Amino acid sequence: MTSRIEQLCTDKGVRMTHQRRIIAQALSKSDDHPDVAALHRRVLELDPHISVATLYRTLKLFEDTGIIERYDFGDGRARFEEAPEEHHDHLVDMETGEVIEFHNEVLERLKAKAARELGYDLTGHRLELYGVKEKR
Amino acid sequence: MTSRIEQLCTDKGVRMTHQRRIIAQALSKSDDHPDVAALHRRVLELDPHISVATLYRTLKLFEDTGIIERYDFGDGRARFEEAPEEHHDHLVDMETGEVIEFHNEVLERLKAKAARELGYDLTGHRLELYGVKEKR
DNA sequence: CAGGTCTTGCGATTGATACTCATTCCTGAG
DNA sequence: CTCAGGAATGAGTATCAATCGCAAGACCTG
Repeated sequence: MTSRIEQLCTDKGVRMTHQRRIIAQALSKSDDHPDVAALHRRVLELDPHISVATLYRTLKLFEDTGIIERYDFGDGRARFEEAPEEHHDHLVDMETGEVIEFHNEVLERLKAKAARELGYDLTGHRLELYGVKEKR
Repeated sequence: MTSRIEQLCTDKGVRMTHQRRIIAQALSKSDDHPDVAALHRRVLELDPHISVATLYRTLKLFEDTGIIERYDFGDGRARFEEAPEEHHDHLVDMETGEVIEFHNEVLERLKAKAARELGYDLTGHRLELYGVKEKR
């Protein structure tokens, strides 16, 4: 099957190669937020000959093309996920490291408003919440 | 004069040494968000014999003690500032790199609320806006 | 001022990411 | 279908921030 990312690539005129296809598949079937190392492991399962260099290059390419999104949860390594249709923020479970996605329309509008009030046009934004499961 | 950070150190029982005093002073007189390199330069002006290793160690110490705060604006190096009395967020000017602080009470409350709705107690959070000066 | 502990400096090391370059792979013109 | 030339790849190396190990030094406490 052709993954959604592969589809996006051809749509955007990105030349499709074997390794890009593999990387696209690995990304498409990931529903978490893998870092480069984890992703490389998954890629190697599909084709054990793909180098990290290519992975890094392809991730940057995909990111520049808007096909995937890069996050940084403060631990020094980048995390990736397929670009979502709708923007969402992340809540990181401080105990398990699990990342939960959420979307809050009010919050979104407020971000843009805050920037406007300072005389800026918002070009990007990043919100992460860090928390622990409410115990009760 | 004794800097505010020095005061905090003694208050919190952090042993004060010469180099820590110097670093505290450099931080106290900075009203921007220097990275380690910039801070080291400022430290060296006060005492040209303080090593980066000590700077890194001291920054971690100060951070763990809640004396300063560490930020990460996505460019791969940490930025520091004296722990503010009141929490604020940052807006980064994408053209100049300038960092503007702002505080928005509604936004703060909304963050906590969003976490609660997901069943979490908020332990930390980070919001950065990236923007360009509104042209008109 | 002796002993033990904390701190420092320095150089080496790590971890993440980017770059280099020789080789191999696509693609589009003929 | 074939081939030339630009693009992509793999492997190794470079870079940059941050950390570590260890020996020497500083600092308390009795």
